[in-house]
Amino acid sequence: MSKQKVAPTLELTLADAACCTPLTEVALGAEKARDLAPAFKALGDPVRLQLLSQIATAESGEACVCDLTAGFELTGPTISHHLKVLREAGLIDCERRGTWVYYWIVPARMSALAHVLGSALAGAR
Amino acid sequence: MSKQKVAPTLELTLADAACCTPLTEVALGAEKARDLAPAFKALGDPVRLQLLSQIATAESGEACVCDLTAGFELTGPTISHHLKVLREAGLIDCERRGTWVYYWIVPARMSALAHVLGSALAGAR
DNA sequence: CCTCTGTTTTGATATCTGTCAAGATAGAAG
DNA sequence: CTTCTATCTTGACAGATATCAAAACAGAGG
Repeated sequence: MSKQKVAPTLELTLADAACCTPLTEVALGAEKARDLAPAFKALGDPVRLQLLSQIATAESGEACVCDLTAGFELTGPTISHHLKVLREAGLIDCERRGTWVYYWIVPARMSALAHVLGSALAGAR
Repeated sequence: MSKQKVAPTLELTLADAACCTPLTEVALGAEKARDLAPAFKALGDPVRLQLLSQIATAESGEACVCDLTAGFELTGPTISHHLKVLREAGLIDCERRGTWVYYWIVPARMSALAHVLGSALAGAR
């Protein structure tokens, strides 16, 4: 029917790719899509979006689980589950320090997502 | 087909919010999270990520379903389903012109998502 | 040792999701 | 009108997901 111009997957790297990057006018390859989709999926829940935002906007750059749990009317295990999903998506990481566990953003992963949106936005006009 | 008109009282102004925007050091509210999470969720599938990317990078700014279907080993109904999910998430819109149906990106919606990632990235420093 | 608190894991359940086959719909072209 | 092609909708089903209660785990402080 119509031509399907296949696009070679482009190797784009670096953490700052989100902002002011030259546009790649090439569609996402299957492999990259399989890598990034789970991360977007992890953001596809209102609770997790807020959790991520609260972690990102914490003054020290990291947030304790007890602080995060306080903002929701959900049980501890449920919050813990959502944090695990975000962590397995590579969006956050954590460390136990004494009694408390602290979470922080993984900027490289975030910027990879931002870059995809930026490219789509750039391509859209 | 096109159901959404104008975004009601959204503060962020237009399509450039993704790039070099002053950071909002405030965590996402529940209402905004409930609005945006479904859009991220729609991106949380490899097939839909590629569909969106192919639409965005189409040279005319829009893509015909027949072109999109050709790139996957999936049935027509399945592709149609994914396009519907993207459309209901506000990320794309479509129009029938004669025999074919064309899809294009909704930049305002895309930039709203990009803005969230950008803020989180800025907050994480 | 024990207990207390903060966090995660396990188990159960109701709901949601991706996929395809089959049927429906909308134009185009006889 | 009738047929053909492109696209969407419906129905069905295996697999995934969000949530909570209960149990387990990890340190802190007796």
